[in-house]
Amino acid sequence: MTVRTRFAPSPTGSLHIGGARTAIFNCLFARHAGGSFVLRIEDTDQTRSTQESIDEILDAMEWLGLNWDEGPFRQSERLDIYREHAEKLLESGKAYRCFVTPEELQDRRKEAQERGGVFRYDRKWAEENAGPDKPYAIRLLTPDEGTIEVDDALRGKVSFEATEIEDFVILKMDGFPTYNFAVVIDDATMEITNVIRGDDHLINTPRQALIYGALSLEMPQMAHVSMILGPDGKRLSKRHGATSVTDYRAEGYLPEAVVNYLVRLGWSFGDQEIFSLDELVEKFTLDNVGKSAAVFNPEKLEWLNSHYLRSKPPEKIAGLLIPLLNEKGIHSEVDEKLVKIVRELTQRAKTLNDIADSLDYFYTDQITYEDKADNKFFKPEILPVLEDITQGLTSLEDFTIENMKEVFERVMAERELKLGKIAQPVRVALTGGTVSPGIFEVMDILGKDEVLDRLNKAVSHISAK
RNA sequence: GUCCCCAUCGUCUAGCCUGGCCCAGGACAUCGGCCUUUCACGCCGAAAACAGGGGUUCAAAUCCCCUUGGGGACGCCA
Repeated sequence: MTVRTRFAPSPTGSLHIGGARTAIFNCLFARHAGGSFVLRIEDTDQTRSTQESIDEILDAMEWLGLNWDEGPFRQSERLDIYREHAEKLLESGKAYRCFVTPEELQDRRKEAQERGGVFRYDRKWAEENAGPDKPYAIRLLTPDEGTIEVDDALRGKVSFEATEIEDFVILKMDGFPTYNFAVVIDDATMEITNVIRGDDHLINTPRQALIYGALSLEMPQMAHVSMILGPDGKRLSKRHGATSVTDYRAEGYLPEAVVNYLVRLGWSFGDQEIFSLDELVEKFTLDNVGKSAAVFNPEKLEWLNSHYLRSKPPEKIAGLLIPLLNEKGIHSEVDEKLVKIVRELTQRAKTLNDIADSLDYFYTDQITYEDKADNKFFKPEILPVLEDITQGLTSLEDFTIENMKEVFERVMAERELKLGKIAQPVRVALTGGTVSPGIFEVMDILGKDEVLDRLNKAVSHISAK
């Protein structure tokens, strides 16, 4: 039997980090086995599902490189199928109509809660409000005793008491299936063989097992991975900050880093930390997936991102930078200059945004000096040194790094100064600040004319003090 | 409250299934040092964990039980 996995997000928001990891696991599992990866949109909540969410989720999946083989299927377009199966259950007496309104249920639930108790649906209420044209939901008739055993690939056998499970709704009054029902029907009809999903669904599994049983369908192999937690140990949510794939993309993270980070949350392969997508496909198995919850650690993601920033070809990074630069009003293209800048800045950046935010001085013709730098390095006694440097550089025919170094060394020797004493003032003159790539690299990127221009401006600035 | 799951450095984890090689390995972060032209990168080093208690065994991080802690679920949400 060929392996078929699926990812089934509900379009009620963006693609969450946890959902993304589930998607990655399912995708890798399918690829590893040479099977298929199916995408299904669980949009049975008419009030909360939106097209924008669907678009954003698909976009995020593509960005991550999680290509699906089939779909996206939408549950809202499969209503007939669910209805048909529900009718079948009705006919065989394994399900029944329930006329109790959601409102009444809600009231009873509230009531019970106020009394400090727990609400339990009672089968005998089913006929309340019954009438010829009265709307009804369909509930599954569940066993009153015994245990329901579920086999989980990660956790082994998990058993539940039948008394814990009441007759639950499978088809809502609006004709839409409930989550548990739709999942079963879809997984069965789409011939899904392996389901990898969040821990929070483990509790749903016995219900689904009951549906599989009532319909004489075979349940796929289940694997419940633990949740991703925030730093406070609570389930990761919006109040922890960025939680969606889109957020990280906007912050300048690379998809390789996000995938690499997420997959290592719960899965491991010995001591290895860095994995390419191909490598993941080759190495991913459920054997190496852990079962305890994992805390999301932004610093490690940052580290991975800076790793990929450094190891990807600068030309590629430059290309990714263009939209960010345009947004800043710096109109650039992937030219030699940008690539050189990227090659340098990539060494000291954690995100694409970091790079975009620290290259202004390469593209302005009016640099402003930081006060601290101005006061510290632009002292009168540095004036002759800067003049020497300027003069030396002016006479250079070939403005190569090698030749620049010679000029600096000559001045260093003549004035008996260490490179540090000269490089910092020059850096301030060229960049306005004290932090930048190597000074010769900066000059190389700027070019002779610009370097001379900035040096001269610094000289007159100091003279005017 | 009931039910389910989980438990190794601050964090992600290796080791656990198939006890001894583990006074517990790697990575991020932290702290030192080296390199150095600033910031980084890189390199070297340090500190840092088997939740607690009972068993089983010659021997337990590894197997069993209890406690504790954490998470999740109790919807005509998914």
